[in-house]
Amino acid sequence: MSSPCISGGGRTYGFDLEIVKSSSTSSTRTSHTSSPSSTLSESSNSPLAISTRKPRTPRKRPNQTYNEAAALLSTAYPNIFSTKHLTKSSKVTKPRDNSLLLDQSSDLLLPYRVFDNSGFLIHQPIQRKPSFGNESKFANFTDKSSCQSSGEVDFHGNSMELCDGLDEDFDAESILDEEFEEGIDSIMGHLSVGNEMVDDVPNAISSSFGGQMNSWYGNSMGYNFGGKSQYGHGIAMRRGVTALRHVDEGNWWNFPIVDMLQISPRLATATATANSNSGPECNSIPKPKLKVKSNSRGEKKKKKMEKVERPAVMEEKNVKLTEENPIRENSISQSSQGLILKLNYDHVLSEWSDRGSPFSDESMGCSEGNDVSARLAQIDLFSENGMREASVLRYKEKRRTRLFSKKIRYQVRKLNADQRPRMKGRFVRRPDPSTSRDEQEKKKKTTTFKL
DNA sequence: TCTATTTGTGTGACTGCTCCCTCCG
DNA sequence: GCGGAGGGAGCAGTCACACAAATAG
Repeated sequence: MSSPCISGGGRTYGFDLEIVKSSSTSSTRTSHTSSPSSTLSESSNSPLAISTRKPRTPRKRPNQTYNEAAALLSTAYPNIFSTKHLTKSSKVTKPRDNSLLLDQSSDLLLPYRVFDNSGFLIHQPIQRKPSFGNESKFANFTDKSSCQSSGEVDFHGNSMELCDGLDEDFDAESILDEEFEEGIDSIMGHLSVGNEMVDDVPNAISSSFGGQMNSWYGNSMGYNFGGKSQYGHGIAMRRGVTALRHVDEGNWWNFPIVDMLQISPRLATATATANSNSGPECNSIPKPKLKVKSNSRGEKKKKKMEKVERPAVMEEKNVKLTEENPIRENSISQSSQGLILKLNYDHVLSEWSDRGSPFSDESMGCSEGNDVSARLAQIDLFSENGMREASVLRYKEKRRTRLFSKKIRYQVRKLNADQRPRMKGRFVRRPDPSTSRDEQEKKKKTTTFKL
């Protein structure tokens, strides 16, 4: 990529008009990016593309914002934010160019800042790189192990508060949807053992959770996945701070998910074989694309969350694949002996015929979901018919509980939207108290000036 | 000097509610 | 033409993520 830049003061600033040359050999960022930003250089195939992106403002150095604020506070309120009370730490890593730092703020660098007269500030040692950022979360998780789940969830009182965050972290339904997007069935699940499971911990959890949440909470705290982490709450570990992904409705715990890893040790090798036969058009189990925070190079791209209808499409796609390509299916099953979701559409329809419309809300009761769980528990999963029956059962249950209504993906955004002021249904700006004060002062000044 | 990592910045996605438009009987 | 149903537009604030600059080793 070659873009006209102005180099000055050790920095380079790009123009608004950015010329991007397409190069087949260079591994530029634009060649593999999936950024949602609306740069024309990404959408256009022409060798010369114009980027409409705004030029980036000069990036501040780490702690610069804090230092500037601290310096400002110490200047404005020397009694409160006196720098002489500050404890200097030798652990502070000074930047190479110390001249760029404010002299006053250099004393205010992290960590362990203590303000004598600032009771309203939180004294908190700031760790630039926590050793294991999920320890606290894991502590909460262990605390929540006493929470009820499955059909025993208490929706009143403190237990709800305790379990609430857990529900948000473990979005079983979303995991299910993602699995369907990827063509994965939780029964079949992308399973692996040993060190290979490090990357697949969340998925393994998705296989372990669901209908067996109670057993997980109660007994599996020491569960070792064979990887680096033995805690295993991979969804919560993906980010230190995540938005509250929440299932707005639907008894997601009723989804009959069977932990195949625990009940079927032979699946490990079968899964590896199935992965070797991976292909986009067959029913083999693809490697799950998890929503992983990308590194600086953007090698792990985010998996865009798609619409709610997508799982349904995937289901039908799976059914059609099995129905239209029996030869391929047989070849796969014979060659790999892997876990493949084989659905006979006619058989499913015949099984479903005595239940009426799958789209009716009449069958949405929890008792039926428990019934399915009970039936699943009775199925001999080691036999081929049992696997098939379990697959069919789960397919039916998933279809039965399919939500065609709007699905809240981020509960925190819903809460924010609910609390946001509106005017005729549209969001309006919150009244800024500082602005109102300024306006009041201006009004006062104008009135006094007039007088 | 080079590579890897950290971190600040920019931007699209998402959220609920109401109005307005289109379609159909 | 009228009325109901259905769906899209639009708003502000927040979050998640890609990107790039700065820093560490």
